[in-house]
Amino acid sequence: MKKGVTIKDIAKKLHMSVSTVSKALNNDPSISALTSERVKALAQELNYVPNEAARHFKLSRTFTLGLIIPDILDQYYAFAINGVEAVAEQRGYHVILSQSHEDVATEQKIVDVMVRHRVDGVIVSVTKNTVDMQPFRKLLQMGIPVVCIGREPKGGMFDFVTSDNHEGGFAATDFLIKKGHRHIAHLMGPEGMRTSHARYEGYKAALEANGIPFREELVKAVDLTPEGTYRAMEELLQLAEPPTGIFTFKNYITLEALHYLKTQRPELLEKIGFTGFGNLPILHYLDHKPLASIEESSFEIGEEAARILFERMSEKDEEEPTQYHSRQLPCRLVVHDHL
Amino acid sequence: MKKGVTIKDIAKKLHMSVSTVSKALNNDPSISALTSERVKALAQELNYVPNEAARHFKLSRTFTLGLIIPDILDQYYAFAINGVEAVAEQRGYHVILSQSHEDVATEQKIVDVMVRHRVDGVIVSVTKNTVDMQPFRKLLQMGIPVVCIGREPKGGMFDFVTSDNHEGGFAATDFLIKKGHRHIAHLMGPEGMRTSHARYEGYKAALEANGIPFREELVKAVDLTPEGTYRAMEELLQLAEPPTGIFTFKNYITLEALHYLKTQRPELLEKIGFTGFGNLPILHYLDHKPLASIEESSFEIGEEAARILFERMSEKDEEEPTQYHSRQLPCRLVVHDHL
DNA sequence: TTGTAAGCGTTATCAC
DNA sequence: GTGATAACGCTTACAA
Repeated sequence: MKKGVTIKDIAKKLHMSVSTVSKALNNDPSISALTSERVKALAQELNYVPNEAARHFKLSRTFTLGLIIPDILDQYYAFAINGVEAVAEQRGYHVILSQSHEDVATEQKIVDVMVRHRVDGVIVSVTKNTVDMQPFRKLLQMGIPVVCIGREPKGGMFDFVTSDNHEGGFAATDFLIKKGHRHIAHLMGPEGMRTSHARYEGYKAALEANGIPFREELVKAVDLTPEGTYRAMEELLQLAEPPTGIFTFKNYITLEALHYLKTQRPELLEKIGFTGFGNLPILHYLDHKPLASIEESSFEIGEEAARILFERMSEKDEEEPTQYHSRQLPCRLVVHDHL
Repeated sequence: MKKGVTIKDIAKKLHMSVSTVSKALNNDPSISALTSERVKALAQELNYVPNEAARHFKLSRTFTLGLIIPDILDQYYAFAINGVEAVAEQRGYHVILSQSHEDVATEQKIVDVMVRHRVDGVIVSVTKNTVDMQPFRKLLQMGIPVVCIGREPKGGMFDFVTSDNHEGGFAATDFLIKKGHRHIAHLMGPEGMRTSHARYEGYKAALEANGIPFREELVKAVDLTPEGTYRAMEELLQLAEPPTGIFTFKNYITLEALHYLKTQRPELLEKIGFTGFGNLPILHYLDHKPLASIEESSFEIGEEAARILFERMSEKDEEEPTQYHSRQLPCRLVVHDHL
């Protein structure tokens, strides 16, 4: 890196002290308008660009948020990232993004890196296998606030923003029922995830509210791999009374379930109605789409998480907070056009 | 930010000087094994984490790459990001990512931010409207190397990594011809982009190689909006001799063209064969897919760009380089299964 | 092999 | 309203 212009250079040229220059640049009210003008003019002329690394160091603040998500290829997260960035940018922060790729060890390494870089706060969607929240507790203890999004951390004790999964599960199931389905399966998320259970409970509640008996064999937990979904579909279709409607945990499960039908049981493709979480743009291009999707506002989740994080960062450094926010943003049921 | 443990703390406890501690931590050979051990042990015990902000400041290097892309929601870029990160991580660098959202003003602001943060190098895929490369030239002048990916910068003079667009255009067109198509249209990219022209030239070359006359009216430039694609399709299908095969500039254009047929001219859906650039995972889930896709290895493009960038960063700071790399990574034609 | 000391660019605290 | 000076945490000649 070539050494750029510093406030020292400006001070020298203007025969002022560096502190005056610094203050002028930071609009300190104790500086006269004239001086301020001259400094800024010269700064402009010399292409002065403040060295953030030096500021961060001096201020013990990096104006940086760490964002940890499982996978950027999942558009759910891509939207969330944008939400976080929107708020961050607005407040003069920037975001460093890392992907855990659903790997717990990687996740921990990322946390380390973020500590080294002294991020001012962290937003994380933990991996589907994350059980031990210790690394994140440590952040809290270091005074670095943490907000979780999407996936609920084990053991609570973290600020947390997600969709209203129960309500969404209810709406998705209820929609199928209102469409006349009576045998409704649920391809639920991994057993280990609280989100899975929330959606599952919504599903059960909708059945109950509509007087439809719950059948255990119609619920299959999948592991978020295509093979897992195929297996679950196979089992469902072998039942004596197979489902005519399926509510899925997530976009990609719907896609894979449809793909399974297309390749293995094309005759059923028109017969089984789907609803599911997630309303990604790609659904628009499918021939066989779900009847309806539960739109999770992941952008807004990102925004809200960032807002909470900023709130935490501005609180004065008491020890760990005693109370944690848990926000559930409403979902929206979107009915898809079918040609 | 709570103040963490510093090497000063370690030095005090061990009755050593900070420089000794620093050297021990950095495996300086001049430090005795014993001392080194003791330092590291205590560092571990105290949970010492080096303050990168301080190091960056001191070293005038941030070990940070700036990555500027139009849109993270486009999986093409998502893969490229992963490629860049893979190489960066391997070398102990991290990446700060920003999206221009195809907006030139935003792009310039991002460049400013990157300068403020003193990134050590920049990888950028310019917006589709970027004409003035001046902001990036300025980076070069400041000694911050720049590598472009995907979209070729106007006026050359930058290191540049992309797919072999000509070859890909040729292969996609040739494939349709070999399938028996004689009337092959090309939904080309924006006129302003060199990439568009390279693919277009490949298309023309394939026609010529196969003795098929080129028909100007079969080529439509689209602006990468859905509406643009619809319009182009409309025009193509109104021709006296409409195309039976269409080669598209990009995934999303294929998707939108198919969507157009689905909604407007479903009877043609099975009649028109598509090939196009991009082989995103989502294609897998489509019923009507292109016959074949030109797989661009965007992950590898990211990797290669990062490698070139590191090479540049390690060159000693002569003024701007006199010669620029221009790498075209081979594409792969992938034939899709059709049920 | 270890210690001393200077300095990276900026801001903050005081004194003037 | 302005300036001198110390300090942030770390690395690195150079001295011992």
